[in-house]
Amino acid sequence: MPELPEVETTRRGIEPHVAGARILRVAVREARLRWPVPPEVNRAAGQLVRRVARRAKYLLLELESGCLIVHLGMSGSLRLVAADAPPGKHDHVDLVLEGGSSLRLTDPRRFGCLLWSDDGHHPLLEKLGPEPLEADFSAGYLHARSRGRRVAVKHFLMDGQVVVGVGNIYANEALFLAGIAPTRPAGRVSLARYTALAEAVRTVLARAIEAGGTTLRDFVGGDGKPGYFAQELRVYGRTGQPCPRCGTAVRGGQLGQRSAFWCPQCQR
DNA sequence: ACTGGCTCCTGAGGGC
DNA sequence: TGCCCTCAGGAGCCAG
Repeated sequence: MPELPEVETTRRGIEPHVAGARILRVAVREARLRWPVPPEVNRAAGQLVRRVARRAKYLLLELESGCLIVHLGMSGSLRLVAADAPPGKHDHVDLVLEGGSSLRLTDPRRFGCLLWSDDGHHPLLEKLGPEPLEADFSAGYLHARSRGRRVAVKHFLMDGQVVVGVGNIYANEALFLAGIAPTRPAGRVSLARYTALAEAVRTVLARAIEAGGTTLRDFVGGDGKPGYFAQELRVYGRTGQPCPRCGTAVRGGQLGQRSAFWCPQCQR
């Protein structure tokens, strides 16, 4: 599933081909995504793509006037295809480009979205927290934001208003690296330990981006297959297997609505 | 202001 | 071989 590294990998993959290209038309075959694809996306027709930006897990195709907002949800992908390539069952939208190619949005589970903004602003983007790889994401920030919060630190870390782009896999991995139990209340984590956590988040995400994401390398074959970074996962999906640090069996369980994995020995 | 739970959807994987 | 069941997961939204 696309997490921030996968989205960034997608952005880097498409930008060279899309930036500077002209969108001839927008072909919507299935408008029923997370939110219905609004008719305003047709305003993209005839426009040049200035650049492909990213905010959180949203990809922003900035046009001469207005902006297409794409979220890949759980199972989405955005790929360049030949414009005459026959669309598959889950190929919901094509941005048909001048020159014979299309940027094709595929999303079997339809948790993703394609939206329009006239001015680059959108309610979905307004309340987002800092980018984890930017300077305003720091231990001090996490510490300050978490005071008085009783939610589990894992849930806190996955809250897009706190910090964007940390999905379930990377939250589990970062907490392991930082030695913090996922169940610990966010407000009961010290500044020193948030220092370790902020560093761990950066490390995990940067590594995953280098590896091309956890899932993207195999994305062509279908959804959800592990990619290169999956080989580096230390606790995620490893219930019962030995902790790579101390050998204790990794525990797995539900925390909130999400699966959690941690070493009961190393993480407190 | 917080918190926890629900929801969308479909492919994968397990059990039989 | 095939059917049925359960599960996973991003993140907005809502109720308490």
